[in-house]
Parts: sequence; C-alpha cells; structure tokens
Amino acid sequence: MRIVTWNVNSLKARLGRVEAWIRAVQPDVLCIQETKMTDEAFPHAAFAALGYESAHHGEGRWNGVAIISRVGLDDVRAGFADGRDDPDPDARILWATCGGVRVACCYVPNGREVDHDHYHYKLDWLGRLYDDLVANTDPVADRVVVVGDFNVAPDDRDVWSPAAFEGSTHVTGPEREAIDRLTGLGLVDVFRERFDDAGLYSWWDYRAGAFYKRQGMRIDLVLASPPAAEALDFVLIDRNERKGEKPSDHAPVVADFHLG
DNA sequence: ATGGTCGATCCTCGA
Repeated sequence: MRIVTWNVNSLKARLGRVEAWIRAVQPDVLCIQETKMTDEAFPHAAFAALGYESAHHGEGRWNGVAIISRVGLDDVRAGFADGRDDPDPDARILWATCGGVRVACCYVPNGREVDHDHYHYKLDWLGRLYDDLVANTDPVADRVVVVGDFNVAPDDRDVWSPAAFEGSTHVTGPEREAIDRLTGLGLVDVFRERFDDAGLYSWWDYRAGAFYKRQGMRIDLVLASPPAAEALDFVLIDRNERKGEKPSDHAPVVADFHLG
C-alpha cells in the first residue's frame, strides 16, 4: 500500500499538478493538506475520474485537509474525538480507514512565533492529537498511519541551519517534545528510520531561492504504528515535485507498506 | 545587485 502526504498549498492552484502526479506515482492513499477550499468546491469528480474515492474537511480560505483513496474510505471523521467539548476551530484533521489502515491526515498549526497565541494553539493541538490516538486507536497493535504537515522539524538534522532557526517556531523544545510523545506511543517516523542523513527536506520557502540553496526543513512526516512500520518497503521525499511551474512549497512524502 | 514568494482575498494576511 502506497501512502502519501502532500501539503499542496491550495488545491485549486495545484489541481493539474496533483492529477498528473497521481497518474505517474499511483498512490493508494493520498493525504493532502492546505486545500484552502470549502467542501462544496472540492473536486471529488476529478479524483473519481482517476479511480479514487475522496473525503474533504475544509472551511474556505485557509487550512483544509483531504484523503483520497483507491483502497476504500470508511469511518470518515473530521476533527478531534478526544472527549473535549470545544471543537477545533480550524479544518486541520481528517480520519479514515483505508484498506485496513486507520489514517489521519493532519495540518498542524504553524505557530507563527514562539509564545504567540497560535504557538500555544499548536502545542494544544498536538496534545489533542495524542489524546485522540489514545482514546480511539491502539497505536501499538493496530495499523495506524498518522501523516501530514506537522510544522515541526523533529531534530537538528531536519533543519538546514539550526542557528538560523534559533528562537523560531518549528524547532523549540516543547514542539519537539510533542512529536516525541507521539513516537513514544509507538509510532515510527518511517523516513527518519530509513535515513540518518541531515539535509533531506520536505519543505522549502518560496522566498530567496531557498530550494536552490538547499535551505529547507523536514516537517512533513509519516508516523506509522509498529504493525505498519515493520511492513515498510520504501520511503522517499519526491523533491523533484518542488521544481517546475507553480510547485507547492512542500514535496510529497511517499511510503510503501506490504500489508496483506 | 546585498534583493529575491505565493495564494486568497481584497489592497493585507498567513505561510
């Protein structure tokens, strides 16, 4: 099963590239973030024409997440089920069961600046994700794959210059501890498990020629429970997709699992 | 040369 996460930075602006990429790469499950669409505007028909079912959780101008699957799309749920009565104000998480795998497609809040309200929202959001996984899955025994744009670089290898990010979001202790709590549940960062190298990124700022200078961050993650992680065949970041006409600022992360 | 982006919305904000 080929599972992909990709922050497309507006599905309206990116639909042509997304369709072409699906034709070429043939994912079984494609999780996309930042559709920046209402549910009414979501192009279900375009994905159906390629052989995929799709579910979307959107709000319009910002955020928006979708799961596109050709191996089933069941028990779809938007938002958190963590026992709290305050729903997430943003459309940032969508769950579905695809081919026997419980999939979560996440667009973690950016945080903006350390100690900004949005930074605290980000930390709370990651805590809610943890609580939701504990309440609704067994992340040791079940097939669970949590993917998305986490807006956190898990360690210094995941940032082009730790010095340049000192005092910024994405690299602070509390953000990294929030990711460590998820891996502490049993989830495995499958890309990092396969590659030790620094310098392998999934996002590059549009500004200042960052991509061409190799100044990026690895913030798009595939976190797999042990039954899935042990079945990992292959994982890569398709950095070629960051090139060419009107790319997203994120590259897709592709993970293949042999799950019978 | 000492800058350099993009997308959606509305002329600024969020990333």
